[in-house]
Amino acid sequence: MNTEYTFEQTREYVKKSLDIDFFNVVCDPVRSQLLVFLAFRGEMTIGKIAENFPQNRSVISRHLDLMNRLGAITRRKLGREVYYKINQEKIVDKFDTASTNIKKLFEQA
Amino acid sequence: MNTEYTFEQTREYVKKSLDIDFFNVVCDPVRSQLLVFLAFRGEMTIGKIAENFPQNRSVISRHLDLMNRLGAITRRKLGREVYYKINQEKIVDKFDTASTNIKKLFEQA
DNA sequence: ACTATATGTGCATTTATACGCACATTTGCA
DNA sequence: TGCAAATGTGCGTATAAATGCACATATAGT
Repeated sequence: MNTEYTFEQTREYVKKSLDIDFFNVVCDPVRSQLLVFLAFRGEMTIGKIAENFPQNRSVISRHLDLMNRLGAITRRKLGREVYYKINQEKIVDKFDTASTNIKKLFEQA
Repeated sequence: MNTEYTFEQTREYVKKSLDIDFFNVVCDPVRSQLLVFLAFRGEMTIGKIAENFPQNRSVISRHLDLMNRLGAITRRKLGREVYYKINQEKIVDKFDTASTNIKKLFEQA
């Protein structure tokens, strides 16, 4: 067990290796449900998605926008409708990377 | 792509397969840093840990208590001091399980 | 018993986020 | 152009969480 690791190094490790920003967004109660909902139901417009959630459509719109910015889902505009679809590759990759890095961390510590 | 999955099933899946409660706790900015810090530095008392963070000791104490309740770290009392240590097995298991279940979800969808 | 040290906790405050309404904007279509 | 439908956004409110202080509790050592 090494004791030379500083708080700064810790912060750096968290940011780069675990991508807490991504998980922090995805692990929100509503957003995680949106994620799984989209995985189950496939590509869907904001309006249709919102019909399946208790929150106001504008709230769902903002959640989806945030998830899109983080790369958890993708956006496609068709006329006046916006379709959202889950980004499988990205999500799987994030989990795998985080899992790998967590194990690495334990090995080196 | 199947469309018979309901909102309720979605909620159930998130709760049971991804253990959002666990990740929600771990993915907090301060708590994730506490986690990695403990991984780097090993078992440590609350006081010593708090010296390495900008937050008040009482705040750190509460964060650690929450993480302990979720199983991310373990607690050991020695005299008047309380030692916290990271729970490697649990964390690795959570990430692996979530990763596996996310992949399963994508396969069946 | 007395004192010092480590940790726990009540409580008020601050801060961040979620939320929904009303309205703006964009696009489709008659 | 005029109107309806889908989505975006400003803004005030509500909710939840983090934070730090002051003090309570627990334990060690004298």
